[in-house]
Formats: sequence, C-alpha cells, structure tokens
Amino acid sequence: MSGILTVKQKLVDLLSQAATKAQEAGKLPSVTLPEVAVEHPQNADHGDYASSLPLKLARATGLNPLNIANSIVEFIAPSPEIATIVVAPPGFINFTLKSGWLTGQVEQILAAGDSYGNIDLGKQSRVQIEFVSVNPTGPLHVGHGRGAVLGNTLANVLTAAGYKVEKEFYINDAGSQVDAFKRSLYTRYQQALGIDAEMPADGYFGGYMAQLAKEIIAEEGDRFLSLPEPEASGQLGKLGLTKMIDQIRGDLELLGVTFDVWFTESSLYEKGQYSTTMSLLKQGGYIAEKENATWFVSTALGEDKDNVVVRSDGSPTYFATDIAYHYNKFIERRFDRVINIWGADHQGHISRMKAVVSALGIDPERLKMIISQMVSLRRGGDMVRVSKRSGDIITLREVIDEVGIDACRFFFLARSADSQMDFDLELAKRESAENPVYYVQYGHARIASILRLAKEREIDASDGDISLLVSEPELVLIRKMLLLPEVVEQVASTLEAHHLAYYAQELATVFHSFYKQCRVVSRENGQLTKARLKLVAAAKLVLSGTLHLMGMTAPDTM
RNA sequence: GUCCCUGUAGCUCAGCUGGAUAGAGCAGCUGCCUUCUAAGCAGCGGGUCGCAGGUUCGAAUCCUGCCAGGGACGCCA
Repeated sequence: MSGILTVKQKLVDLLSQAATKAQEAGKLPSVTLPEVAVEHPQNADHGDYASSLPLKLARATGLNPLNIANSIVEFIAPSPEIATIVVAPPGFINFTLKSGWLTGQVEQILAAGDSYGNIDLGKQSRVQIEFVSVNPTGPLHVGHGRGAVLGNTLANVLTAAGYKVEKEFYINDAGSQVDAFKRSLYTRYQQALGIDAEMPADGYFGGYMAQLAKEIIAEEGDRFLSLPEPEASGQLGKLGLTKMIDQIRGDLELLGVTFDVWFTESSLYEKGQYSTTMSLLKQGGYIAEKENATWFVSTALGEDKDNVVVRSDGSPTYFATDIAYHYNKFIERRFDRVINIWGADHQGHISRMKAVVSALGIDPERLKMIISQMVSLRRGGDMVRVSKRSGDIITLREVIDEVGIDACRFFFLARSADSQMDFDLELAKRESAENPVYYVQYGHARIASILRLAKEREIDASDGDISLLVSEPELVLIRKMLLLPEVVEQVASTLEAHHLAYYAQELATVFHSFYKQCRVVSRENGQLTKARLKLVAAAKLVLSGTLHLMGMTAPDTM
C-alpha cells in the first residue's frame, strides 16, 4: 500500500485529534487523554472499527460516556475511508468503511505488489535477533526447530515492519560442554581404531558421535593417535565441532532458516570483550570475590542471588561470556534492540541478564527474551525421549523428512511460543491432508488456477473496473486482505508470530467462500470478469505474502 | 520453598493494551460437484473461560489466594 499508515492507525490519529479539538472548544474537560484504542468489533453490525475512548474518558471526567462520544464525533475530520460514524451505547464510537474506498484498495494492493503489507513501524532502527544458538555438541531436535522457525519468521515480519534486522547464531565453542564433546569424540575415535578407551562420565553417548569419529577416520586416518592426549582431543574436537556446525547449518537451511552472522563464543576472548566487560563491572562495583570465586553481585540489583562469573579454577562461566557477548551487541555493534529466543530451560537466565545489562548502563527495555516452550515428541500414545546425551533422539531432520517443510513450519507457528506443544509424528503424517497448511495453500492454488484460465482465454484485465465489486463476498474478502499490515504491526510489536498463522487461515476461509459464491471467469459478463480478476490477483499477492512471511511456499498447483 | 509458562467446546488451540451476544480447526450430524481444483462450501449440535475472592460502568483478560500440569532454581550451557 502506498499509504504506510494502516486504517487503524489513521483512526487512532483522527480520534485523538478530535478529542483534543473538543477539549480546546470547551466541550470536553481538559484531562490527559488515555491511549486511544481502536479495535475490530466482534459483531459485524457494529461496523469495521470501534473505539471505547469515551468510556475511558468517562472515568476521568465523571461525564456520561454517550455525551462524550457525541462531543468527540462532532470534531472528527472527514476522511475518504469512512462512510459512517455512529455512537452506540454504552459509549462506543463505531466506524464503517466506505465500500467505494474498500474496492479502491484492490488497485492499491496491486500497485504495491510484493511490498504490500510492509509498514514503517521500525523506522529502519537496527534489531538483532539471535536464535537457535544450540551447543554444537549434537544434532538439532524438534525443540530447536520451533525456535528456528519462530526466529526466522519474526525476522521476516520485523523486516516487513521497517526494521533493519540481523539474524545471528551464537556458537558456544568454548565452554565445558564443548570440552566434554571433545573428550567424547576422542574416545570414540580411539575405540573405532581398536584402542580400549572409556567414555567420560559427562560425555555424549549418542550414536552420532561414533559415526562422526568414523567419518573423521575416513578423511584423516589415524594421525591423531600419534599426538599427546590433550592436543589430540583438542584438534580432533575442533574438527568435530566444525563438522557438527556444518550439519546444524544444513538442517536449518533445509527448514528454510538462514543466518547473517555466525558468532563464536571463543572470539570474545580473542578480541578482548571478555576482559573489557569484567573490568567495567568491577569499576561499577558489581563484582565480589568470595569462596575462591568471582561473583556478579546481582542481589544489588534486586535479584534473588549472586552469580558466579569466574570459577575458583579461574575459568569463566557461561554467564560471564554471555555478559561480554551482550556488551558486544549493544556497545560495540550498537544494535537499537536485541531479541534472544531461548528454550524453556533458560528461563532463569532472563532476569540476571537483564540485571547485568542495566549494570553495563544499557536500558534493559532494549533487550527482549522470548522463551519458546518445550516440544514433546510423540508417536501415537508413546512419548519419545529427546536427551542428547543418552543418544535416543529423533533429529529435526528426521521430523522434516516425515512431515515436510511447510507443514512443519506452519505447525510450529500455529501456537503461541508460551504454550508447550506435543508433536505427534503419527498424527502429523496420518492427517497431513487435513493440516490447515493445505487449506491455506489450496486457496492459493485455486487463485492460480483462475488466473491460468484467464490467460488461456486471453483475457486482459488491466482495464477492469473495480467499482463493480459490490457483492458481500467480495467486500468481505477485501476487508480481510486489508488486515495484513495490521497483522504485521501486531506481530512486530508483540513478537508473537502465531497471529500470522491464524490470519492466513482466516484469509483462506474468506477466499474459499468467495470462490464458491462468485464465479470469476465468466463468458456472460466480461466487465465483471475483469474486475474480479483484479480482485483475485490482489488476493494472490496477499495470500502469498502471508505464506512467505511464514517461510512457506505458495504453490500454484496442488 | 522461590521463580517462569500453561489451564477456554469431546480433542488441539485463538481471544490483540479490560469492552458490546466467548471464537476457529479437528471429531460428530445435515445438505451441496454440468461451468475457474470438493485438499472446498453452507448449516446444526457442543461452554460453570481450573476454583474462590477483589478492583469497576464493564473481567476469559487486571490483582490476591488456592488447585492441577510442565519447566527453572549448578563454580552446566
């Protein structure tokens, strides 16, 4: 749409201007205006948009809400979109859109093309979104897939909402879990070469480790055996990590998830952010030595307890490097906002990260953590365990192979990140034809089919007159199409991606209903055919745009 | 014990910053294919919004307490 403002935003502006004018004219007491809310009424009889502003003002002024409503309506400036403004008890102001304006939007959508739905909420401010960031000690499982799809989709939506977005994967290549990975790999390597070696107690027992060892032997031979132990497991481990990361990257690409930056934890030591941050915190008085270790005094910032940053053996904790990492994000790379998507097991990490960020003098509001809740795998009634260490895992890749990319993405996006989900592999496979994803994509395929027929009959719709679109199913479809920018705004400001999946279904529903009731390509009425061809071409843009935001394909045939 | 998430139709879930008669899909039951894809459409039935208080013109939504399920509380990440 050429106008970047959504209708909703425009109404918000009109209302607050009107209320201010009413105050200036003495028709309303000069109280501070509450935040003006405009919403879609549940009941269509109440119009397209409604505001409860008068009801909110009634509390502050003590006046009758209906009188307030009338006073405000009197000052609402005329606008090309609006047909009627009605005051309704107990004190709502209801707006109905002009049908001529509605149909006119079809041309606007066609003119906007692929950029329809884009808004300017972000004003090109810089947002970094970090997600997945799994330890490269094993293959990805479904839970990681959920975070990956969520992060990737949010990045798409934030970009559409006018932010400059960078997607980042943080590689934990320096901690003790990576150390355990290296020792485990070395053991498997020795064992594969016939040497009696024992797995470390904290090791990774999954079958992929033995396979990784074999792969390395096939490529590099037994040369690591001649090295002394720490060097051998170090070099071998580094090789193994690289392979593991490549595999993770490949699995994510399979899901359509890519990153702009792969950031390594180890670089925080090489480039000095770690020591810089520690001295900053020390200067701020947030560091204390006790029990032979170094602590971040989060209790000074209202936290329940302090946290160790440097262990008694002198090695920094994960928390310490994460502090340095966020210093790098905010101070060195100067992102306006930083979003981290974490698994449910990181929930306890949120408040101390917020605390430490404010200790570094950064407004914690600029840092947003999203917790994506657990995904349990199921085969029918049986739970499938997904412990990386035990080795009994179903990988993300296996799930994608079984269910398909589009269904997988839609499934992850169709529920709020806050709620846990059961992923039933049998159900996903057995009912794949009934999955809402096919319902939505089928709508797109039907539109493509209509456009194919029009092309076969060599119909040129470019001079179609959209003012002929006056029937109810047509207007219902257009109204729904106009919501895409609002959905983009909602997802971008709440960081809740599931609204997109629901919108996609609603859009498909109104299209299918239109399709049933309104024949598009008709031999009887050439003018109406052309007008409707424009409408479905616009609907195709909106539907495919929505699917693409979700990282899904919009098939022309099914 | 403390903290986080969840509890809405038989099932899976929406319900936006408090708003008008609480919604969708699946499952069940009725109808609808001579014409652009029936992976579709139209309709019916189905609710103590976990429980109890509170806040107010108004609560599924906010507050308090309780119950239930899951998760986190480490010098792991």
